Amino acid sequence: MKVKTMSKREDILEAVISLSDRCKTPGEMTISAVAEHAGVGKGTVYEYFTSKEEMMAEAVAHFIRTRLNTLIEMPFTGSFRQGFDQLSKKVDEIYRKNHSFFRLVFLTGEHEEYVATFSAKKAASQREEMFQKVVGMLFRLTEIGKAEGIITGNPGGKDMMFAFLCIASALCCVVPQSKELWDDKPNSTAIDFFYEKFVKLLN
Amino acid sequence: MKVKTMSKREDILEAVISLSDRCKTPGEMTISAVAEHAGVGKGTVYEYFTSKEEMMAEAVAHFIRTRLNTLIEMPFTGSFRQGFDQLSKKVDEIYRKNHSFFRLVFLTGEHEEYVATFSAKKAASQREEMFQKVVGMLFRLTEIGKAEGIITGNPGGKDMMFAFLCIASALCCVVPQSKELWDDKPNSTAIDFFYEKFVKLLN
Amino acid sequence: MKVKTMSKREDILEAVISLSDRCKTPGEMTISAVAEHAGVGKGTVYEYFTSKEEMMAEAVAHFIRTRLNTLIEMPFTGSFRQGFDQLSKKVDEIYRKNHSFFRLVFLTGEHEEYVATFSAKKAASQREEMFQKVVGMLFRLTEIGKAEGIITGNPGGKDMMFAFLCIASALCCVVPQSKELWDDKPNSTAIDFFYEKFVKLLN
Amino acid sequence: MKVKTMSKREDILEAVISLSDRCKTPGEMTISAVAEHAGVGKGTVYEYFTSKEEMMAEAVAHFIRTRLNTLIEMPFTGSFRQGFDQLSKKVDEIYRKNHSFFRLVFLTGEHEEYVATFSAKKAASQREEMFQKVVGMLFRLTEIGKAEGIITGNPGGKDMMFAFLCIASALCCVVPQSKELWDDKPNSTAIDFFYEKFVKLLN
DNA sequence: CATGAATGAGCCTTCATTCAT
DNA sequence: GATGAATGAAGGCTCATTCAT
Repeated sequence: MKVKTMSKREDILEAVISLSDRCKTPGEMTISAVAEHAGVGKGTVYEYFTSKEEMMAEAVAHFIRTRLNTLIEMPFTGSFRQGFDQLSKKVDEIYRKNHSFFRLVFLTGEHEEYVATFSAKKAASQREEMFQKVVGMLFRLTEIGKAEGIITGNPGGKDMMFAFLCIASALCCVVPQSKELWDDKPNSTAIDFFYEKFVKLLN
Repeated sequence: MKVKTMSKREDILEAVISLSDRCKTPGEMTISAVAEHAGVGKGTVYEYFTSKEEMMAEAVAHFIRTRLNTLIEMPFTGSFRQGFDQLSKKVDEIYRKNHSFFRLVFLTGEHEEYVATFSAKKAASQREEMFQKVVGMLFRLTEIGKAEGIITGNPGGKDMMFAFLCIASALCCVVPQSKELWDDKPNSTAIDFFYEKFVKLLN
Repeated sequence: MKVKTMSKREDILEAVISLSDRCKTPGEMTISAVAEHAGVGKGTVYEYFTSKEEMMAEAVAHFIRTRLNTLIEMPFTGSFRQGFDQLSKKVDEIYRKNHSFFRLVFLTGEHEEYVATFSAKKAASQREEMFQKVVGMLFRLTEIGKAEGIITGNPGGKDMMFAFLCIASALCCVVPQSKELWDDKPNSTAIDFFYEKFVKLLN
Repeated sequence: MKVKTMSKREDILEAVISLSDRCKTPGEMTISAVAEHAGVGKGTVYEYFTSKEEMMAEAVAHFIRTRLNTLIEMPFTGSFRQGFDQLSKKVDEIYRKNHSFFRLVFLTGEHEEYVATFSAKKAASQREEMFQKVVGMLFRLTEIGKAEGIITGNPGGKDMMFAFLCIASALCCVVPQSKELWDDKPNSTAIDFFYEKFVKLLN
């Protein structure tokens, strides 16, 4: 594909992400809907992507680039607890806005199936890179916890990732489902609960 | 829907579950394929379900009834660690055999969307019931841990559920993805790692 | 494909043949048009043929079976000249009614390209069989010519086929083009001209 | 249409002819492919032709001008038989190189349909002119035959054209089809066979 | 003049659903 | 009750054509 002004390409990718939350099933995301949402003609989609499948794979990559990077590059300026809240809120926010896509990209391996058809190698290295960046972000947060004396152990990358995944997963389970299961008390308590677990897992 | 001999109905539901893993995308599971796999005519599917959507919802319910009950009713006869291993293996096994459906039912809230269109109330009560049963199962396991002195705290239902979800999520993240991220050492180590976290979360 | 009542299948094939003359280019013959012309739903076409290409190939076979057999089985009861006129008229008639398809099947090798994609072997044996049958028909006519003393030589299968092809080709060249080139006198003269050549080629 | 440097225009027409043999179906010849093959932009095609249809019609005219003229202007310097062989070889050569287009132009009336939509009058006069030229060429050949005593009759334009068409048609039928039908002996015999018929038709 | 990005009509094909048997 | 032939809406994709640069 030739290099063109990227604006339309991005419009399309954003439309995919945006639509993925309006659609119950992936099958509902049609090229027509994507094109209309992006404000371009149906044929234009095929100027930028050779197939729907490639478009989906590129959307995943775009999502990671644009959404998850804001998570990864998160600056932690305050306390450990504030950092945790920031992180949780960010995950929650991304999740709420893009839960279908978030699940697609982050929680499950499903995006593999999309991406794999396009470029397996690219996908693998992308995930590896992703992992390193998330660990780096968690490391910065953990350092604050250590400085504050909250984290007394010496968690490795795997420990931090596991702790993060637990919180992220739990958030993703809590959000879509009616909250009653987890919470008899106001919602903020859920964060306290998760915070407590988070600390525990890092020690 | 009229009451009929259940055999064909179940054949159809089992065909749905069985096919869900052979299909990368939900769109690949057609009524034709389901009917053929179930050994019935296409029209027969509509004798038991009013639409594909209802069929999917019923298949989710069927999956929970048949697959997850073997998880819930798991008898823990050995040690706490043995019980944990049993549990992990069961989750892993169910996941491996039915990962598409498992994810649909257990990890994500997506089945909501299927079920909701059919019977929101039924779905909510079903999940509540499910929650109670899982907690009950975890309680039995935890009691063993207490008896062995491994669990010294007094975890509530939420704690146990959270711990379980973390392990389940982690297993589901690990399985489909290449294991290198989590494991530099042989695979059994992953279980040890998860076990350690599990104990920590329950204390 | 399962065996079904053949009426719809034939309706579709006849629609293809019928449409081929209304369409300038093969590309104009759409499944929609065929289905509508045959009085069936678009989807029904795919109950009988797996693709447009297969449908075309089957239409060629159907054309040969139904149209050309009336040529081949032509009974020659009168004189040699009457037989020749019968034959010419039949060719002309088939050509006029189905010139696109006729050209496709009989004159050019183009139908190969359709058929080949479907079943090359079938196509080859079909042509061989066709050749034998046409020669047989010409043999019957030639015998009359010999009895009448018009044919004095002893033409072989190749000679007869060549003579026939020349007349057929010429007819097909004359018909679609404005007749002035060949005829300054009334049209019947063209037949006389062709008859004279036909006799010459068989002697 | 404005008058422009003809080079690009010709490039496009040559691209059409060249592509017509690479494409099984006319549908495969796209404007994109033509433009690329001609080394021009897609939009440029529309600078020279108002539509695809006009382009095709012009390509036919171009084909006649460039390819068939070499046939028509053929110099016969040797014997009658040598002249016949030259002619046959040329027809065969043109046919082999451009069989799709040749069939389009020469054998069938199909180019009418292309041309008619563009300019019926032009097409008719073109064919008339063509006819005269071919007859002229055949006349030159026939004269040689007469001088050699091979042609003893006095064939008119129609006779010569018919004889030529028979040979041309036969060649076009033989070439694409497996040769066995016509030939049990080596291929050169086919030419002998055609020669014999040619002589017969001219006498 | 020349270009190619953008477009949308329209193609082939699939599949959930219906209904006569 | 069970079936599967028939259907048409809708999807992915192509490509002739336009038009701003």
